[in-house]
Amino acid sequence: MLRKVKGVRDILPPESIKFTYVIEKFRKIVSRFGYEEIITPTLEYFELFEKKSGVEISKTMYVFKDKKGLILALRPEVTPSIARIYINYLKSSPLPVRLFYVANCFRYEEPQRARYREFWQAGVECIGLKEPYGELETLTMVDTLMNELKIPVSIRIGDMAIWRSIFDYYLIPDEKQQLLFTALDKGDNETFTNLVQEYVPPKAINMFQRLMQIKGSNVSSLCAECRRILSDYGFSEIEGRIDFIEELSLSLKLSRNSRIILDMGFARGLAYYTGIIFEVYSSNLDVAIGGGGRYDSLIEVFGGPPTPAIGFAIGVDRVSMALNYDVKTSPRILLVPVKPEYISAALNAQVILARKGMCTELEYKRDLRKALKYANNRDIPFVAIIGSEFVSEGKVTIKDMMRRTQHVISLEKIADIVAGQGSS
RNA sequence: GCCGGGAUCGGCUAGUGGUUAGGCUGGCGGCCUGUGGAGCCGCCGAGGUGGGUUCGAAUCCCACUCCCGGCCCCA
Repeated sequence: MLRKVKGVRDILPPESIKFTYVIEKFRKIVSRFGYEEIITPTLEYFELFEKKSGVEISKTMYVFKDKKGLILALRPEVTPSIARIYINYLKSSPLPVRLFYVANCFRYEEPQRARYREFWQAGVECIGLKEPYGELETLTMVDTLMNELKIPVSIRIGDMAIWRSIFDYYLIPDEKQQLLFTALDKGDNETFTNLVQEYVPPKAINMFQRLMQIKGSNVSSLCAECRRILSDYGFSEIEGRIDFIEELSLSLKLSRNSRIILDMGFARGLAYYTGIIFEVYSSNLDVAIGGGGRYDSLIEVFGGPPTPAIGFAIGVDRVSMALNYDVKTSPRILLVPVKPEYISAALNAQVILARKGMCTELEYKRDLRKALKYANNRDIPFVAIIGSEFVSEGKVTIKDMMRRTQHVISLEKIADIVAGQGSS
């Protein structure tokens, strides 16, 4: 038995059909918002991801030396590659630069439900669009895409900026802040408190506890609660940030299938986020099917000009798992020459139909009886029988396998019969 | 990295130390000349890998590999 590497998958039909369906919908939607596709390398230098992707990701990277001894990594995500590309080639492009990608990514973790070592991300990066326009655009695209895919979602929104500005106020160093975010994200209150008490008075810890419990869908009342907490502890200058979040959620015109969950106790593993962060959840999968956020300092940290940026990605694997319907494909027609001497005639018919955009399959070997059985078995909805009448008059017998009816018609009219008879 | 449960024809499975490893489904061919879902017949096709115990292993033991699920984290 030829074995497969752990955590990677062979994706066969019909799974692969759903997979590419999700990708095609993604391409279509983000293109409509002005995004253009970019292709980035699977391999990058390890150091590209090392610094700003965060400890969790760098622990789980595929890292190795090439024959020259260079330390390389298989990409665990693509945002750093795009930041690199922006700095190298696109610095003087008019802003914003809107890019999207569909890429396989790799993380060395223990495989489990909806989590693989090789997985596909479809994402966008919007470089050069400031708050709140990038947020509005990005969240609108997420909503539009999920609505198009008919997946009801809740979008969990958090904000790194509030926490960062409070932590900065208390002069907590960057590395410690990162640890705090990790603890916050895990809901590990003990670690969080232990880490933070070295820098802040007990009173502030109390405020943190209250703040991180703010969670729910009634954004306005939650924001009011946040403002109350902040002013109680003398952080009134940060209330403007709460106003921003409230305005953002009010300006978003999401479809009926999407809802917002505000969660102040939410952080993300990626170390480069600076502002709004979000994760997308579907009720039929208990893991995030997408996520993103604002990263206004990444490009500068990488040596580029200070440039605001925001992006998101969906997990193609997970989104196609969340699709609870079968993807329709174009109805196929099996072309059956009744005798071997009609094969070339059938081939002609196939070319004519292909030029009309129809999907056909040519039967070379089976006799008519076998071919009909085969069509049944494969759920091919139509069979076109090609015999003498095709050669003499250009007519075929088209059989509707479901209705068990058949008509002798000219090839030109097949489209009328087949139209609207999609199969799954 | 840790913790559970698994692995027999392509798919589903039977088999608890001696079987030509059985069945169902499938694929291919036939009964059957240009008309399908039935039936009958034939053929194809298997114990993850490597060790060990034994006269003898799918079966017992060990290790590894991979799968499924959980912790953790995320897409």
